[in-house]
Amino acid sequence: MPPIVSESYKEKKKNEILSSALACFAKKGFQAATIDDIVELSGISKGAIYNYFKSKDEIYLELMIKDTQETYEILTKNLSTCHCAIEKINYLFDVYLSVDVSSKDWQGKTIVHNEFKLYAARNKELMETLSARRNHFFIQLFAGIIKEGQESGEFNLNLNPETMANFFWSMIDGVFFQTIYNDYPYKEVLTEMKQLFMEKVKV
Amino acid sequence: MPPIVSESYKEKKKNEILSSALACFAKKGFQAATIDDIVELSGISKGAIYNYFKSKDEIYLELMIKDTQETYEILTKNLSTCHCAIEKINYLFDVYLSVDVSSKDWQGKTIVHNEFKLYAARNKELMETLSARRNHFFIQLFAGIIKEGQESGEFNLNLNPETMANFFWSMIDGVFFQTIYNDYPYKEVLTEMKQLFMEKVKV
Amino acid sequence: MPPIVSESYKEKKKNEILSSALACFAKKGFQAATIDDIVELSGISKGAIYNYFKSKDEIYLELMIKDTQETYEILTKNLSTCHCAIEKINYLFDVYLSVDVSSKDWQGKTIVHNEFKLYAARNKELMETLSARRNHFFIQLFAGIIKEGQESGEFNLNLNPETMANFFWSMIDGVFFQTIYNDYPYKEVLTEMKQLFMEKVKV
Amino acid sequence: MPPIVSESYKEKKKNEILSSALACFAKKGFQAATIDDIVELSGISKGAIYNYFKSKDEIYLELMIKDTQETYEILTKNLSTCHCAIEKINYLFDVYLSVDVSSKDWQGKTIVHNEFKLYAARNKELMETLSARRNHFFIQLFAGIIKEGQESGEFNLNLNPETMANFFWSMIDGVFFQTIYNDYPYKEVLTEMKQLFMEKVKV
DNA sequence: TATGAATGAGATTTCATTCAT
DNA sequence: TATGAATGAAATCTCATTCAT
Repeated sequence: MPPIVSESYKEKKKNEILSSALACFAKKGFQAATIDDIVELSGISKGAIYNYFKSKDEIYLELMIKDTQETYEILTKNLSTCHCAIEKINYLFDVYLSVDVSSKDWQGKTIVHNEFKLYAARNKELMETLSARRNHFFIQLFAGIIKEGQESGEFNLNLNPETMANFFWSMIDGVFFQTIYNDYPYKEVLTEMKQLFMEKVKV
Repeated sequence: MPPIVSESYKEKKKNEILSSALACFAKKGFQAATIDDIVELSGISKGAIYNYFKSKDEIYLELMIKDTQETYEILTKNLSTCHCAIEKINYLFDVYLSVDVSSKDWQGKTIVHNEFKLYAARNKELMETLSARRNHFFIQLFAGIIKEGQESGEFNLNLNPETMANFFWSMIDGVFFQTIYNDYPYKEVLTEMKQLFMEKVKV
Repeated sequence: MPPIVSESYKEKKKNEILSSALACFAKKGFQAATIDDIVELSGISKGAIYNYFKSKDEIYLELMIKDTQETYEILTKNLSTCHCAIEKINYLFDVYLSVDVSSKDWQGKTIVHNEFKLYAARNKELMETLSARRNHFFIQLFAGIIKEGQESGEFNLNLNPETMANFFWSMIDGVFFQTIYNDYPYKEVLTEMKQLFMEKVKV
Repeated sequence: MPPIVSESYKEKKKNEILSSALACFAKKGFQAATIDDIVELSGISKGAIYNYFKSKDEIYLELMIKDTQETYEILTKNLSTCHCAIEKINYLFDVYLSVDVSSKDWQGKTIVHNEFKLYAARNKELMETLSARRNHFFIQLFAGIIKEGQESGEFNLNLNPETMANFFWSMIDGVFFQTIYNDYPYKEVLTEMKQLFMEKVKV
């Protein structure tokens, strides 16, 4: 028997669930948000949700994977239009500098993402997946830029590309985590970091 | 009539509960760990736990406050033996460089602490408490060192002490958060940061 | 898509829960009876009960409202077949005279109802609901009969209908409350009351 | 070993506990009030309370017995100063007519008393005790007055003294129970009852 | 596929009572 | 006697997941 509904229909439905789930998780937190919350927000029945996802955990996981993917795609797409390594690093900092960290939406999302990482930290398998993805997508992406800069003569040859990549993402993650605090001078700190980092990498 | 048990007895009991709770939270996470877990680990009855703490949330909060306090006391005590601002910054980096991030104990604790911050982030009142404490204890501590260095002529006068303090703790938090990932080159990154930061602050 | 189950199915289920709850409350008292008791007696799961009622209090309240309604409907229906006010008063006394106060069922019900009233007496909102219902249903019903009798020339015009209504229901409630005592001469007392009351109201 | 404290000391202590307990029960209800509430209000330790009373139930029971006793003593004492049966009945109605039913204190007490009766209604032994006390104290007291009036020629000889006694207390209990309702015209109803009753008993 | 009623394990919290001091 | 810390059974309510329709 052929499928009754098309693949694209299913994909659309899944995305509806995911986006509602993200909103719920952002609002209440992953553990506090309930399937019923998602049902209410999405207007999709509980049974249907379980047709698309095996469990609440799975919704969570897929959400994160999707988000990583999207972020990665946006970054690589935009990076490809840069003409040199310096410009690329510049662009990356500017992406994060231009975020509106005060929006409820963004704050909720940041919290969920970090919540998920901590949640995953207690699950060996999940953590391996996340570590691999982090390395594959983000570390390599940044390390590649460093290497590119070294080859083009823009950057100091003494730099270890992987270490610098970890340096960069640690700073970014550190800064965004702090945005949960009231009055965190987000822009000042990140600007300082940018300046420092640029000086460091340039020959 | 004298009290049935001494204050120190009660203090001891409270600490027993807190340390068991920390172990449970570290193992399973705050939201996932149950009062029954704490009962089992501590050997203290459920009722007794509720005699000492009004709720699970309160246990959590007290735990964090205590930890902040202890960390702060250790840091200030040791910093007071340093002879100049540079030595102080050096000391702070070295404290974090010497942590054994691979120990189960330490990992658990890091996760719990971060979990708690995210949990608190959804609670206005709690967040205000946390923000105030962070500022009072950690930001001021570090900003004070910067100012000291500026007065002694060790540090660049252009630095904004508060921004640099936020810079420092953002890096530290960022680095420690990444330790949840497998193969995170913790020492390399932190060493690089130290070097960079020291260059930046010195005249 | 049609609803999964019909409204009448849900109504039936709710009634099943309510009647089991009434039996449990009658047996042990509202505060002493537990949700688990209701689960056991009804064979309906705890979760299902909470799908139909938000709380134990709500079950209680609905039970009372339903009972008032039913009593009211029976009374009004039968009263409508009476040909004069005297006959109506007669009928009301006879309704209560014909009750089998010795039946376990009836005793349990009486106790629960009174328990509930006392419970409600400590809750402003609940009490207002109950007071309003008492006035709307029972006081007005009886006062209406008095007025009818006054208009038809059967009853003394000096009577205050509302006071007489309160008089009547105070007696009825007083008598039924006493049935909890062993050897309470229920029929004798009520018969005496009826005679006295009839003499009083007639011209 | 002789007792360390005198009987009168113990009696005083017991009364302290009982009066605090009554206040607590009146405020929250017997089932809702906790031993800790009594501890707090009385300033007497939990252990001490259990030295004087075997259980919360026992406190309750003793309270009711004491109250009945006191009421009975006041009534008999005052009745003994009346010169005839009519005056006695008059006095009894007036006692209840002069109650300030709007006082929080009195309302609480009424609720507790009725709560207790309903609670006792589920306990065969307790109910037998209560029934016997009711009959011994209150029914006989009132029936005695009726008999006295019949002998003195004041009252109708057709009256059954016990039935009239039950009639009287049913009305009184009925009226007081209704005082839980907002806007219950307590005085009007009771005045009407008094008038009716007096007419009925007189020759 | 979609629905949502049903399930029941499990979570937090309360509180009468005991008992070592 | 007096104290109040300790106990732990038991209560209410939640919610991820299942499954008949």
